[in-house]
Amino acid sequence: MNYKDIFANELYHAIEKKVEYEIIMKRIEKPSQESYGDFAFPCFDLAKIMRRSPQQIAQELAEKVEHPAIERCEPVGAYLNIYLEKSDASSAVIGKILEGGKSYGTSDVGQGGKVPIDMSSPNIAKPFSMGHLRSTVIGNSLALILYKIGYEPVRINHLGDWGTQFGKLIAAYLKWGDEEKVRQNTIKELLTLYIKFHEEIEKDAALEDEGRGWFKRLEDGDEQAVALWKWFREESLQEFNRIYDLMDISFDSTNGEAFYNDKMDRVVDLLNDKGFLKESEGALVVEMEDDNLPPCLIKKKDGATLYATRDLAAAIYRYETYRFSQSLYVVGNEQSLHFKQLIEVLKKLEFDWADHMHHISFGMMLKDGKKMSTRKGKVVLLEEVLEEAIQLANVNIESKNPTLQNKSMIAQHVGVGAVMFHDLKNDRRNDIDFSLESMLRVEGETGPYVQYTNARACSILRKGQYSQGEVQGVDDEQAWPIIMLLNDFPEVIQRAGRDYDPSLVAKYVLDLSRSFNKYYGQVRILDDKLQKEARLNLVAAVSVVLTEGLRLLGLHAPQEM
RNA sequence: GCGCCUUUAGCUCAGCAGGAUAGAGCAACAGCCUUCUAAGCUGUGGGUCAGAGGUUCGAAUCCUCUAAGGCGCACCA
Repeated sequence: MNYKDIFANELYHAIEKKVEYEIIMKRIEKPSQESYGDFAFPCFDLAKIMRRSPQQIAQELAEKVEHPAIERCEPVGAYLNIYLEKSDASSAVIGKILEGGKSYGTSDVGQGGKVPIDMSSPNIAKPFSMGHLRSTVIGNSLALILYKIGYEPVRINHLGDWGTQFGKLIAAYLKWGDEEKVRQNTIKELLTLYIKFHEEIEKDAALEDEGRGWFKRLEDGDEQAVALWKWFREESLQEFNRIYDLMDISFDSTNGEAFYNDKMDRVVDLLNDKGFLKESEGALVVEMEDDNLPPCLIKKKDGATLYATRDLAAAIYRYETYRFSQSLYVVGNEQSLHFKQLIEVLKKLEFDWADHMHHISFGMMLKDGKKMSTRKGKVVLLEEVLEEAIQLANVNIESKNPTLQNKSMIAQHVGVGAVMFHDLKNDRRNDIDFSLESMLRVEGETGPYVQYTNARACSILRKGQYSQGEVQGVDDEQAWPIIMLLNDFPEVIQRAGRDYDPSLVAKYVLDLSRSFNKYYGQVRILDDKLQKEARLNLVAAVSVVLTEGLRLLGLHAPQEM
């Protein structure tokens, strides 16, 4: 039972159950100022029911609410403010954290439900751009958070390894490609070819059809086309894995779009049998006027499939394979129409599990306020950004802590952490205008700031020769805001999981860091012999929660930096 | 044209199951390392919460309209 529950329960009985418990829970808030206590309850609503002024009600309730965990209760205007018994609460909270360790905040709300997460999904033969970073780190963090609250996430890297673009690429390679060059620097060379192809289309529109033709051949199993495609795919994956290794992210499945190649006929047949397939301008579509959506393209006029066809097959495959409780798609918001169509088409087919599919959309990574385009060669390469961040972390270590062990590993954790955290700290729906400068920042609201805070805490624990023993509550008035934050952690994780919002965890670790750094600046932790043990308990608890919070975001928490 | 999203400090953003004086970070300025890691801390300045209506005891938060911007809308993904 947490403190909010205790307070709500007291109120519930004090007002003789005239208002539902859940409503009371909803009304209870964090006071706007510290001086107003730890929780507050506004009494305006009760005025009508109890036919007294809210001020009077607050007065009356103050007399009735009484609990060992509550030190005192104060009516202020229409609010009833409560102050917790600080030393009891602090030893309870810290005790819970130190006993639970990493498992503090773990819960079972997911009840083992499987959650396939469609994430990262870069296009092969193209550079891993900043745009794919978002899907990768958001998906990874969601997987970690969902696992923490009792789900079984399945990370699926739905590689963009199929589609007309490969027809274009094959056509371009056969026209202008140089095998030796491609072998040496696959992605860069293929990108050059891809860009050239699109430049040439401007002059010669027939190329468009030539590209489509090659994709059709690929889909039909043409030997030359398939061989080239395989080659491109393997080389690309190797390059991607270098980046995933840097971020320490792995997948449970790398079944890309091509994997569903032989599973699409079934969907097309199913749609056809149920009479949803209509011919329109030579293509096969599902009309969606009833849903207020434009038609969903299933087959092109040349018979080749489209994105929607493959995603339909993938959705069905995932349900049949995982029997998921939810199925997530961490994909940019520019595809929201596609996912609406996808879900509605599945519902037409009477797959009621389609209601459990969610498009976890996110804003775009912009460059100078505009969308980055691979075709026009305007991409920023993630690997270069990561390398630069690591380099900067190295420079910082050399100047701030030159005797550090494992420098290069820590530089990687901090540098990569800066980039990942930068992407996770804001609401995922916001667009991000790419700025190397802000991404590499290490001061203020950044990953390195949180990591640094934890490193400091660890350093104190080492110097104070902390070892876990009997838990003591901290009596410092200055420690109280930290205790309250520590107490919030489990609730934050649950909300982050429920709302698919890793930024809540990022904001939380920032708050906790700020709060701890403030304490660190005010209180000499190791100096007072009498209070040292109790304070070290607090520091240890902070470190446990920061480390776990960072882990849920996919970041490492070095003990020194 | 239709649909979805956004608009809060100079900049980047929190706050949005309505609640007490709207908060951080960056940037600027002023302080704090013979003392636990200064990747830190403290302080100062900075706001018609895009605009107009409405609902409410109470609106940055909910509803409507307007404006500005972004994204999407048939053979790309």
